[in-house]
Amino acid sequence: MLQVSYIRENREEVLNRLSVRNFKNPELVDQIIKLDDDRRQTQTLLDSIAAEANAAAKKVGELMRQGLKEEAEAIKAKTTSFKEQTRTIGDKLSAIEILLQAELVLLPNLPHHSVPKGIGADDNQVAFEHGVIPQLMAAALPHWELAAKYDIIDFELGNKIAGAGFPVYKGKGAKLQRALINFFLDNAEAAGYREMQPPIVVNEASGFGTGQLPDKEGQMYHITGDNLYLIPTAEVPVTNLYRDVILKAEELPIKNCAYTPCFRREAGSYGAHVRGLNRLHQFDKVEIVQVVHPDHSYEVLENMSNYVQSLLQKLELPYRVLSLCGGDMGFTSAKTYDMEVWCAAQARWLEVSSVSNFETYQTNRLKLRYKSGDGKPQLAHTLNGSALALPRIVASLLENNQDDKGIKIPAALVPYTGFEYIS
RNA sequence: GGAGAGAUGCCUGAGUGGCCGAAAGGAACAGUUUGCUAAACUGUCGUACUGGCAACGGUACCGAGGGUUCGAAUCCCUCUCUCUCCGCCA
Repeated sequence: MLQVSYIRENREEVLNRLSVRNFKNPELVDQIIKLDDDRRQTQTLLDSIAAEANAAAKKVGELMRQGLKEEAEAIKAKTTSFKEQTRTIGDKLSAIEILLQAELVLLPNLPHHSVPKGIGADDNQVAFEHGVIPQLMAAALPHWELAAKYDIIDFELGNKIAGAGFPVYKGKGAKLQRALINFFLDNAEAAGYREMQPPIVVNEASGFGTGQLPDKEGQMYHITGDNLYLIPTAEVPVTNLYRDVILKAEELPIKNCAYTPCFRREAGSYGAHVRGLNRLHQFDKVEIVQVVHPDHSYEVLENMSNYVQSLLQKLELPYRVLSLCGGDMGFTSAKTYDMEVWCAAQARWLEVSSVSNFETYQTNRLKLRYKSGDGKPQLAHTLNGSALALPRIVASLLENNQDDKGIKIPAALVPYTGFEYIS
């Protein structure tokens, strides 16, 4: 959520940067400023009436103590009108505040100056490419067929016990999952991230804090009996650890990582491109999250991007880095890099990580601030990224590394799997 | 699941209708002093909104929401959460 004060003071800039996103509703900006004017006026009025009422009440108290009953009663009689007024104006104020809030959450984050203007995925810029596109043998198979051939991932069995999008990993397939999780966690720890193991259900306040609620409610699994949500990403619990927190400046940066299963209903996304591991309702992911001083967040974004790339390099996967254009970025992001790996049998790039700087967009909702010396609390910046999400990594490992003997495990992973081949 | 207790500032904790934005202690920070990995003393020490160039004011917040009252941390109602005991159990 953007700060109203920023919008007021930088109206032109806000409009310019929203246009980078191809934002359809720029008149919202002026509506918000207008509403905030109303809010201020109403607030001032309410405050002055409350001040009068407080003074009168205090006077009554004094008079009572002095035993001047009649004079006290006289003032009491006068104060009754305050009550009515405070109620009316107070109601008006909260109505304005609700409206203002409702409009404010409709404004996406402002893209950073380096974000290219654009409408959709076609306008994203390829910032970097790495690795060699493998040439597969003629009999090469897509990963869902390889998974069946080597009996390592069973989609049918998952259908039976849960439903589509809940695969069962078997034997070396299961062990490969475990190996990847440990590989990612060990690397994150070596890069200075502190491992956290958060709950995989969250309450409503947490869903609001990171922006899943109220609007993206349909994307999360909801446990109605206890009003909890299954997390769509570890970003939600790990970032919410710092909701309503004022940190000391010297506590920054905070670098956390977490492995969790992630649950996504993916309502409405079905079709040819979601076969096999391409899109699941439940998947495993290691997430990295940082809370940083605003002066360093873009430097940190590059670090995080490089870190994610280092993982892909160790896994010897060909990948590219996209600098997302304004129109393709997530609502809450100021700048995002997507990492895509090449899936040789499907012959397509698959997104395996998304690294974003949210600047103050999340922290304004979370009320996550830092304080240096005797200064006022300031909103911190948050960033996060997948490092990494497993299914598509597995998909590309299977497809890219297949040969006539089986699936070759990259050397960096062998200490974790304990085997070199799936055959 | 049954029974009970509780929720106050960074922490502990006092406060049962006006003198309470809130005692006291601790922690933290700044300073003074004693010549030293420490003590003593002094001071500072919540957040948000809002008015003002500023100095300096106003308002709100004692888990959340409502109510009673001229006036609520304090009384009433609802909700949420936490803790203890019993039951069940990994």
